[in-house]
Amino acid sequence: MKRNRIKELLKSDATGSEVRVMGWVRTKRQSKNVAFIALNDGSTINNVQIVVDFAKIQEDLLQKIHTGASLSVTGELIESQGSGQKVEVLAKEIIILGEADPDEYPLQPKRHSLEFLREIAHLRFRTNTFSAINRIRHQMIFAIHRFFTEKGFVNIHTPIITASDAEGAGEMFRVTTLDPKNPPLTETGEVDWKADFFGRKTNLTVSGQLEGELAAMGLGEIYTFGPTFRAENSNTSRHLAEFWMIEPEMAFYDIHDNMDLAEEMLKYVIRYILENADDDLSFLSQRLIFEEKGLPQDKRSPFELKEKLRFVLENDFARITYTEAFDILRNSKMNKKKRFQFPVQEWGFDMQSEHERYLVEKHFKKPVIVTDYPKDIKSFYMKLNEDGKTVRAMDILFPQIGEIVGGSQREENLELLIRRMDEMGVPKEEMWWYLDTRKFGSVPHSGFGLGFERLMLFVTGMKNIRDVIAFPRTPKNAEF
RNA sequence: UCCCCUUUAGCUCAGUUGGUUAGAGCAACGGACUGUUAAUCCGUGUGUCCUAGGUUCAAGUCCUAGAAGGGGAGCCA
Repeated sequence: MKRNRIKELLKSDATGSEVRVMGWVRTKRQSKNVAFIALNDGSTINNVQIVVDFAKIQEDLLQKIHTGASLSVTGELIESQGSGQKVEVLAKEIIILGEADPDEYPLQPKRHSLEFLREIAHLRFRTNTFSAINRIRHQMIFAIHRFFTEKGFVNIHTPIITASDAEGAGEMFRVTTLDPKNPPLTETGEVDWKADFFGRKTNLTVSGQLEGELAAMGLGEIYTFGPTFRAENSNTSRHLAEFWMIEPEMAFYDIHDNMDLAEEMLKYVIRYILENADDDLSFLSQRLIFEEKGLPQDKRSPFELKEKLRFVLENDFARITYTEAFDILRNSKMNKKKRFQFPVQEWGFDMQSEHERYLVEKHFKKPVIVTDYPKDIKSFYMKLNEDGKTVRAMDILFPQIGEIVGGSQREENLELLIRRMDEMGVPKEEMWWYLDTRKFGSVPHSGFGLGFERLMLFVTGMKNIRDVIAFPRTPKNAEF
């Protein structure tokens, strides 16, 4: 007999028919003549209720069933006499697939802290919160691929291992097969990287952008969606050493086309989740309300989770230049009353988290796109504006999480690009292939990077990035 | 990496100016209960007080160092 997934079963009105469900026990409630088992198979946040009549099922079997055990239950789908559900399964046969000793099984039918669940990351898929997050995560991945597919973009797998040492996007993880205790040395006593596997120094990628640009210079519009690695010793709720990044790169797009695409994409994905993940979103919304119950009003989320998502959908993102942002910040009450930890004084300063949050959460009260940053605080590949002082960069700032997208129009002029590389000390020799795209048939083009887990934070309402990825990699933590 | 906070039962936490056998709620287990919804009621047990030193007649409590976790900052997506 085939297995019925709980998600479909709960929607079914075929009462009277024989069904088989398999899943993990969430709770068992027992009274004199009857017992109830809440069973979950991961297909939905909702459990199916198994009704156990002691006349039909042996009682010693029932004593072996505890929270966490896995069961195969065959029985009749019946209309529920209780009030919590429409249908339930009246068990005819229960097979225990795997027991779970209650003295050892760490998950209990009660609320656990997220910190505790992180320590048992191998089991936290069995919780409501974590299974909801991961079902939504999948829907998001799917929505992103669908959005770009509908737009005619081509997905490119850029390399995980790169030799490029010039991207300037943070500390990198070295990839090597050399013996760390006894590496081959050159005549001058240095490590001889020529003897390494690739015949040169290699690292895990910190960005697929440069390779993405190469692909766009032929395919037109491409995107990457892959793992990215940063060896920064960052210990915050917004950083991972291994995370997933979406990087579209588009030929013939200027900075405005770029912004339009990013805003359209974010809204598409959010709309998709609202339309396709209502059960899980509703659960996460309730979870958030409960979690924030004890907090003072000003520390709570200003919107309910789904309201927040709808708000993003229904409002245009604010678009301002860095210079406008600077004026808003400098003239703000916060700044005049010296309430910022870092006072806003001189044009050219790099905005701190507190400034970004002020713009998004206090001033505009919606997502903000800041463009045309001073060239000195941005990367070498960004296109220089006519003023010679700013570059065509754009950062999208979201409430609570800060920068969610960073992008720019790229410098397509070979001479200007070389000048910027010289100014910023970027080695040109090993990037000959990148420069070639400006040498042969160069075109205006743009792109951006979107931190997938940061988007997950926003959509799920979770506070710590370690709870929106199955197995977080952070400094001093690679247990699972 | 820097600043602040935390670490006591399976989980969440209390533990007074240092003082005898270290507590609560939940979970678990046993029993009761005609259908429960994180059931309810009664009962039972639970400890490397993070680690290593130190001060003291005496340390869960004070001091030093370290580890892990959390919040914030930097770096960034």
